[in-house]
Amino acid sequence: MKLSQNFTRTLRDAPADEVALNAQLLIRAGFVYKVMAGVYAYTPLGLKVLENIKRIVREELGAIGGQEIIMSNLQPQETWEKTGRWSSEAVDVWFKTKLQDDTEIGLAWTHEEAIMEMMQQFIKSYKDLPAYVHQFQTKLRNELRAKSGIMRGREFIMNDMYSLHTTAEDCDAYYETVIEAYKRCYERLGIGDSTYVTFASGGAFTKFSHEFQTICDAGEDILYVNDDRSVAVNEEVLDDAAAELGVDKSTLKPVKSAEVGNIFKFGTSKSEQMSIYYTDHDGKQQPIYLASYGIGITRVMGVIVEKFADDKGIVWPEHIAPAKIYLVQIGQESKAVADKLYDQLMGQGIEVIYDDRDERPGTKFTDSELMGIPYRVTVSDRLLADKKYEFTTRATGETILLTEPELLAKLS
RNA sequence: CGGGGUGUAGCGCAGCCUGGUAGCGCACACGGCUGGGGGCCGUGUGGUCGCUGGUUCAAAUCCAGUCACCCCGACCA
Repeated sequence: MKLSQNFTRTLRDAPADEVALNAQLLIRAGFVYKVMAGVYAYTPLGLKVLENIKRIVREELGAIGGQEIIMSNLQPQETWEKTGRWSSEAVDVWFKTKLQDDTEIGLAWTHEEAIMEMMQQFIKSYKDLPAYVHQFQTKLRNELRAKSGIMRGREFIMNDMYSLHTTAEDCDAYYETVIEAYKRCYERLGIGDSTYVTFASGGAFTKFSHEFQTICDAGEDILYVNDDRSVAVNEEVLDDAAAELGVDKSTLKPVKSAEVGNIFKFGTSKSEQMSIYYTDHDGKQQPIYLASYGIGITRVMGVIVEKFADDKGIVWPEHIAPAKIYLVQIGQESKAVADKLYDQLMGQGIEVIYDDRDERPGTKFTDSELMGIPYRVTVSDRLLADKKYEFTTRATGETILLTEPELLAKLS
C-alpha cells in the first residue's frame, strides 16, 4: 500500500472522549473510526489486521475439520422462544426490531439457537455426526455501557464455532481438540505466552466453562495463576475451582487479564429444548451433544494493541500486522530505488506500506512507529551513497545498516 | 440502570464566572524557505458554540429541558 493513496491520516492527539489506550492508538494511527459509543468502523489498515487475525483462526479451525459458514444477523422470534431466551428478562442485551407487518425479530447477539435451527435441516442420522461449523460474524449486543474501546463494543466481530456429537465422550474429545487449536491460534497471534486456559463460571450442563484469558492490564478480569502456569482460575469461581482441583488457593497469584475466548459444553440441553434429534443405529431418536467455542476477533485486536503498545504507539506482532515493512524514502535521488524496492517486495508477496508522501523524515518515522509496523526500511540519498539500507525493528528500536543482498535475504 | 463528568472547526483547546457580532494550536489550501525524528515564515478555507425552549435590547456565556459522549459501579454463555 502506498501511503499517498491511503485515505486515512494520523493524528497527534486522540479524541478527548476516548480513554481506552487501544481506541486512542487505533484512531490516531488511522485503523478505526468511531461511529458511536461501542461501535467502530475499520479502515483499510485496521481491516488488514482483522483479516490477518481471521486468516489464522480460519486455518486452525479448518485444520480440525471446521466448516465455515455465515449465519444471518436477523433472527426470528420462534427460534429463541424454544429455549426461553427471547424475552428481554432472560437476555438483557437484545436488540429487537420489527418488520413492516409488525413481526418482531431479533438482531443476533449470538448464534447458538440459530445454528441448531439450521443444522436440524441437515442432521438426521448418526451418520451425519459429528459436525463442526464456524463463522466470523458480527454480534450485536445492547450493552448498558460500552467501554474499553474495541474491547467491549455493542457491535463486534467474533468467530463462533459449534460442534455437534452423538455422545458426551465424542464431544469431550473434540472439545480438547479445539482447546489445542485455540492455543495454536493464540500462539500465532503473538499472545501465546500470556494466554491461559482458565476455569470460569459454567452453565446449565457443566460446572465450569473454559475461558482463554490473556494477561493484560487493561483487562476486566482477575485471574489466579500458579507459578508453573499449570493452573489458572477466574476470580469468579476461585473457591469452587480450587476445591475441585485440589489446589491450595494461597498458591495462586492474581493478575489482570482480558478474556479472548470462551468455550463450553451444552450437553444435550439445547437439542432437547429445541426438539432437535437424530436417528441412531437402532432407529431411535436421540438428542445431540453440543459444544460452543468463541474467539473475539475485534477484542483480540484490542488486547494486542493494549498489551504491546509503547510510548511511540502500536507494536503489532508480525503475523497480524497490516504490513511487514514500512518503507521510508528520503531525498530525491533515492526515489527510483525505493519505488523499485517496493515493487520487488510486493512482487514477492511481502506486504509493504510505502511512505511515498511528500513529508519530512521525522513525520514518516513517527508515523511508522505509531502504526506499529514490525520493520522499517529506510532508503535515502545519504544511505544510497554508501549502497546501504537502514533496517529498524519496531519492537526493540534496533537499527542496522544492510547492503541490498543482505536486506533481501533478511526479508525473504 | 444508579452515581459523577464533558459537549465551542476534522483533532486538541481557550473564551462562559462578570451577556455586547467567536479565538488559538494541529490538520487542510496556496506561496516561499527547509530537507534524517511530527521544521519555519506568510496568506487563506472551515464553526447556526450538541439540540429545543426561556430570560434579555442583546445569549457560546444566565435558566430549564433534552440528546450525545466519557468515567466509576452494576451487568457481561
